[in-house]
Amino acid sequence: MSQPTPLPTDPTAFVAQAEIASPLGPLTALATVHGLAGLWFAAQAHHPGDFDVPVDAQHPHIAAARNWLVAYWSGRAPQDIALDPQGTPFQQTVWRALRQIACGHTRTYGEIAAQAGNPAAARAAGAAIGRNPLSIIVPCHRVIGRDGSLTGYAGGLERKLALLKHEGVLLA
Amino acid sequence: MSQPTPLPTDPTAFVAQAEIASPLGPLTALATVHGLAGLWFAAQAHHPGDFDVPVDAQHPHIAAARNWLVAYWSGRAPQDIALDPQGTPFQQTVWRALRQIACGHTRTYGEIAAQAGNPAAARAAGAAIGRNPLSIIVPCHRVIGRDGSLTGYAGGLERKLALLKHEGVLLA
DNA sequence: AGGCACAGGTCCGAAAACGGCCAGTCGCGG
DNA sequence: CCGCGACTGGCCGTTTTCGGACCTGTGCCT
Repeated sequence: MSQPTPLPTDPTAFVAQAEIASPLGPLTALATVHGLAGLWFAAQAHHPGDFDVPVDAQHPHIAAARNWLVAYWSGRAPQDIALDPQGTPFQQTVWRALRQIACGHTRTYGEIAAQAGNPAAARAAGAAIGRNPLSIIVPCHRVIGRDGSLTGYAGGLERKLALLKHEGVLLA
Repeated sequence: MSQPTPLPTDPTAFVAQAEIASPLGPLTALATVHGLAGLWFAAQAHHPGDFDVPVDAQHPHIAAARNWLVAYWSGRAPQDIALDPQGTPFQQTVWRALRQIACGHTRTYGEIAAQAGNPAAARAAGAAIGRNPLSIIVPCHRVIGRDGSLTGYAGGLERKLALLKHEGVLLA
């Protein structure tokens, strides 16, 4: 982050936002110059609120997100897109682990914690997963409790259930 | 302030005093040849005590102060009058900043300090505000803490509250 | 001269509180 | 003898809260 000469604009600053419709309700998308930084359901938990960022539905990163979602909802495999979520090192590690869960599969919070380097940090992993800024694309909905319970979802448990159902996961 | 030839009488000397009634209790007014120099509540903090100065309720500067107060209490906008408060350069700067706070508005001690030239001197500003010799007319009661607390008033917090209420300020 | 007390505000480190967890117990009713 | 639910206690990163340290001009005290 420390440059020899300070850049005129913060590379982590948000540059564009837009609303994207979805079968589970409208989503708010947010982008930096590096990629997609946020994708929240309206009024979901930990929603950062409104941003003072220009609305630009045609921005490349936001258009890429829209295409990703179209493919996802139609059942096709979406192409990888550039992501740039902002968070602590631990959170980044957890979110990276989430992306390795294949569609149709699930993991437990403990497994994610172990993959993040600390098997005992299941609870901390749960907190980090709850702050995931990239709903659906970073599949935090594929993480469930050790006993198979859904346990929680920032966008509401009914959305978590709908997403897993759409991915063909059968629950006990 | 420095004259080529010293005047026979000190231009900063007090020339008249009088008592003025008010809804919040009697006020003691004090004047120099240049303007109103003091306006204290009876027995307020930092009250300089009794003066060996002739009582003259008809003195122009004191009469002007009485008119100013009548207008203020009746809710009308008082006309500017000649003021001549005695203090250090820093205090003068602070008191000048106070006069720029419009009726019905408030500032924080830090803002006043910044306006006086040193944003770090909030505490010093508080001390200077506490020594304001011109109660009500120089509106030191419009300065509150950063968190919205009243924090203090030489004439008593209940008077500070009453003044702000009279000016239509609503507090959290 | 030097020290201290204020009508405040900011910064920083420590400590406590808070979760989208998990394993171990205990006490039930089959 | 199981299986289930409720409770307990430890675990961990993040967030919030809290208490000092420092800053600043001036009057008053030693």
